[in-house]
Amino acid sequence: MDSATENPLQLLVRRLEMHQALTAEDRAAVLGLPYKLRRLEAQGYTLREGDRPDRCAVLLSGYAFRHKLTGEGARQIMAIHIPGEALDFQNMFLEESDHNVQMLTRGLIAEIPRPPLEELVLTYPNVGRAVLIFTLVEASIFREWTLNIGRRDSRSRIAHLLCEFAYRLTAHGLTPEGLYELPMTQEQLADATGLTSVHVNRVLQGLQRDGLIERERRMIRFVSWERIRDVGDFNPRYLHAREFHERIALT
Amino acid sequence: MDSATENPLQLLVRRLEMHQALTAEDRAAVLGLPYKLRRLEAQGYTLREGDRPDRCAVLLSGYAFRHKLTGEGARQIMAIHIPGEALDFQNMFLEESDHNVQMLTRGLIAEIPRPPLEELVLTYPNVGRAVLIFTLVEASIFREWTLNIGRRDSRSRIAHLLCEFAYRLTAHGLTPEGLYELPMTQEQLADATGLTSVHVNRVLQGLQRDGLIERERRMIRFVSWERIRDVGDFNPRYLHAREFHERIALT
DNA sequence: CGTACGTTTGATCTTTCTCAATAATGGTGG
DNA sequence: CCACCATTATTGAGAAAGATCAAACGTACG
Repeated sequence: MDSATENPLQLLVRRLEMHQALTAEDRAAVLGLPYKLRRLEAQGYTLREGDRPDRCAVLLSGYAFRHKLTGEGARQIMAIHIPGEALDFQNMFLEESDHNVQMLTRGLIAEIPRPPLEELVLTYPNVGRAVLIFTLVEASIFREWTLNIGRRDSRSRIAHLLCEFAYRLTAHGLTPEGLYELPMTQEQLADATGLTSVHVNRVLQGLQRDGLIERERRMIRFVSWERIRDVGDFNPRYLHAREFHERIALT
Repeated sequence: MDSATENPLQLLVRRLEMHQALTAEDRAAVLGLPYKLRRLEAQGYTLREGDRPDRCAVLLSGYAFRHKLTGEGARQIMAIHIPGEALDFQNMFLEESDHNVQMLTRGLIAEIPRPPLEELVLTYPNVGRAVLIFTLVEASIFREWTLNIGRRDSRSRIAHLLCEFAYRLTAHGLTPEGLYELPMTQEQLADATGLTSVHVNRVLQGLQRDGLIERERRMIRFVSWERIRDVGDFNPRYLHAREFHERIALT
């Protein structure tokens, strides 16, 4: 199995199998889906508010984010996506998208047309269950973000976001423990936490000054996982990745 | 069909049919689910964070809300539920609940045990699709709340919540247009908007002083739907109830 | 090697919070 | 039915977190 010819949807299969066992037949059905590869620059959209979602993008490389805008034009980022994640399950069964999905960095996506994917989800119970669980976990993350933005102060808020991102990257083997690149500007970080970029800058400096993190460009190093976790009030329960809680030494 | 003996799960069937057509067979399968009625007082829990969700409550009467707590004990309310809604689809396929669901007022619920419901969702594609859509719409509401709390000022935030609640009640025929009872204390309103109850009080008075709403106890009357909608930057797209946009004259 | 974008800094301002007290309300037991 | 108590709503004064505005500084990369 030459990796150059490996079906990129393997990445999706692996992701789905994290929450739900699939049979060989299920796997084959997923891998049999038609798809089209597309390379996107930073800021490229995979879906815009108001569009009819007629395809589902799977993020193969690079990072993406979800956001929506107020009538005044203020932006709120509501999720960050890492490679392997399906970007459009959230919209796939709805008539029109209620938010935007955009690339944070340049990257590669596989676009699966909606009809065969919908068909697959409804006819293969294990796949359907996996997709349902995947969307429920995403919803759980939305809830945690609401809590984060509504009820934590700026320092905890940012520490929490740093922890979540580190945890997810590490859990999926995308980065060594405690050191990673945060692929966002401070302005995007502000839009994800309900703050301004000026304040984000000051909070980051504060975390560094207090010896919780080290920064070099966008690389972040956690000096002590326990301490940053406590500052961020981060409890990974809401990620529903129980098996990881042991697999990685973060906790 | 004596209404005293009508199956209370009819309410669930009607709700599911709003987004997905069901056959007579689908309907019969839902109505055939076992359930147990339970009367709950205000503040009664249907589900607690950390519990294994082994049943799904359908709200037959009264109001409920979802919330979670920070490590410091601050509470964030992330959803309000009105009669007819299923309260636990969000957790039903996960191993443990990541948040609490509690009654806002006293009310009646029907509890459906998890195994037959799970079985139903996975074997009847139309029902599965309906449940999936229902959870996706809930997720969309979570996103709008994140935007509301992260990027709108206190006045818009509260006006938005008032609009959403009014819209949903009206769309489901639970209240006449522009007049309804908001079944929450100002403290709960504060926990839903990321504010303090003192500030909520002042904002409500401001909305009243400016002739946008009238209040009497917890009854709210919109003086002008257009004006309150504009203040709250409320666009019902995220509720994905397109057929209502015309059915009710709110817009 | 210059330009656009992102980061950092300082000063000032505003929104919202905090703390504390008072007033209204509704529900309950007698 | 009434008095009492707990909860909720309201008000005021002062404090604080975070926003705003404006400018300077870095740095990637075309």
